[in-house]
Amino acid sequence: MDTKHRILDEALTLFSEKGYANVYVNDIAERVGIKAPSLYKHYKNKQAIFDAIIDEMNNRFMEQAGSLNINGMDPTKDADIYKNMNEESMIELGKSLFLYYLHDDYTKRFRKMLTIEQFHDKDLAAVYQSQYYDMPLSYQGMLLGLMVAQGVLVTDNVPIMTLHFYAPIYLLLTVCDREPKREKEALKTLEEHLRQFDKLYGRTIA
Amino acid sequence: MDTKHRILDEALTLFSEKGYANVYVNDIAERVGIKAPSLYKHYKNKQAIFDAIIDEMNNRFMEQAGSLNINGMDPTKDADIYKNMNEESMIELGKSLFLYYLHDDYTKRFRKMLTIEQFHDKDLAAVYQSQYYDMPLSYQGMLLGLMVAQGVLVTDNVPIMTLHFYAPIYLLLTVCDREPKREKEALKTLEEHLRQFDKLYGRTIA
DNA sequence: ATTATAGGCTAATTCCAATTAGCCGTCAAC
DNA sequence: GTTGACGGCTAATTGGAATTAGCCTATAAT
Repeated sequence: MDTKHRILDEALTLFSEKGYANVYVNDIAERVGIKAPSLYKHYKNKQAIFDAIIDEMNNRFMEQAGSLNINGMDPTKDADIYKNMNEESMIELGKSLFLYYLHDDYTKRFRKMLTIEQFHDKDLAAVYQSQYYDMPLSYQGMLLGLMVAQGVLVTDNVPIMTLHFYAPIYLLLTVCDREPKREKEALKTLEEHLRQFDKLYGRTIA
Repeated sequence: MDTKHRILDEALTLFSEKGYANVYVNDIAERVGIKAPSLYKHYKNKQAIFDAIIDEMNNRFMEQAGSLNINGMDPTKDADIYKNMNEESMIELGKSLFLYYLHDDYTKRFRKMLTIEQFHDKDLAAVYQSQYYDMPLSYQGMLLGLMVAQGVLVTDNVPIMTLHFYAPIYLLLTVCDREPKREKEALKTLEEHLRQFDKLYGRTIA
């Protein structure tokens, strides 16, 4: 990886642990293995490093959203994927979603950084809102909606069902971010949540 | 309010908006209406102001927990309160809980500050965990458990039911903290959540 | 071969925020 | 009515972090 990119990587790690203001350009440089003034050959100043991280993340999101849309909007693929959805595969969906968010290194660091910095300006708040509220609800809402269409789940209010699916996942995620030792406990809770969710919304009534 | 206390108050406001590191003792002093060096007549240094806020909050929590226990553990009072619990009063419970958390000035500022500073040290993480995960789940679990005992709600897993009750409330709260303009929307979602919760767990099966 | 550029370094410089020093008025207690 | 503590002020001082200046090497293009 070239220096320019390693700077972003190390900076993100530090920002996610201590927050922008508590990270010194010196710290970043040290991690990268260069001296602080050399950073300025790559970025105009400290703020520019932060901005570059946000930019990069936006790009990743774009790509991701793009690929999801292709999947999500193509009816032929969806039919195949969700036709024979059952309890177990729904639980797998929830778990893999959780574990991806939890362990994907980049995602995790970015989420923590955003958590710390979210009140600094409107833009960051908006990014957070989009990433951890609007997009998950709309994307998962689409998936769950498909399951409703398939008769796997039953409800007259998909958005709220989606909230019931996602909100516990989100809450458990924040718990693990704060204290990774609670991960095992959280996973157990997650599993129970998903089973209960399935009981509540599953076609058990039929 | 005496100066010593006004300092804490203004500091909390600022910390909750910008985070500890981005608030200058100067800012605090200005708000209080004194000069920065005068702050040091009341607190040893900036960190001591922060610590005093945490202390004060801990005290409040103690009191609160104490009073809640008296209510919560006294079987005579509970019976009266939850005997004729119905859908509407359960929804009122959820809404008032949400609105209290959302609008109580002290609570709100403290929550935002804790959100920003939670990764700074173990202690703060623990406070957050306790305040926004463990305690709400155990306290609300007790209330909802009583309702189950009364036959108002039905489940074989009270903790998960409680998670289903609380997690959406928590999520919506973080949304409003970030963008207060979404409060109206959040309130609507909250109401739907509670109605749906009641449908799912209410004695509709009987 | 020359030269320009990229990217590193050391040694300033600059700025700014936290804190200290030291002075002063007020007021309550003796 | 003197005194001491409380709480305020102005004017340093300190210390540290960001950034700039200016130099050097390697390498890639002309």
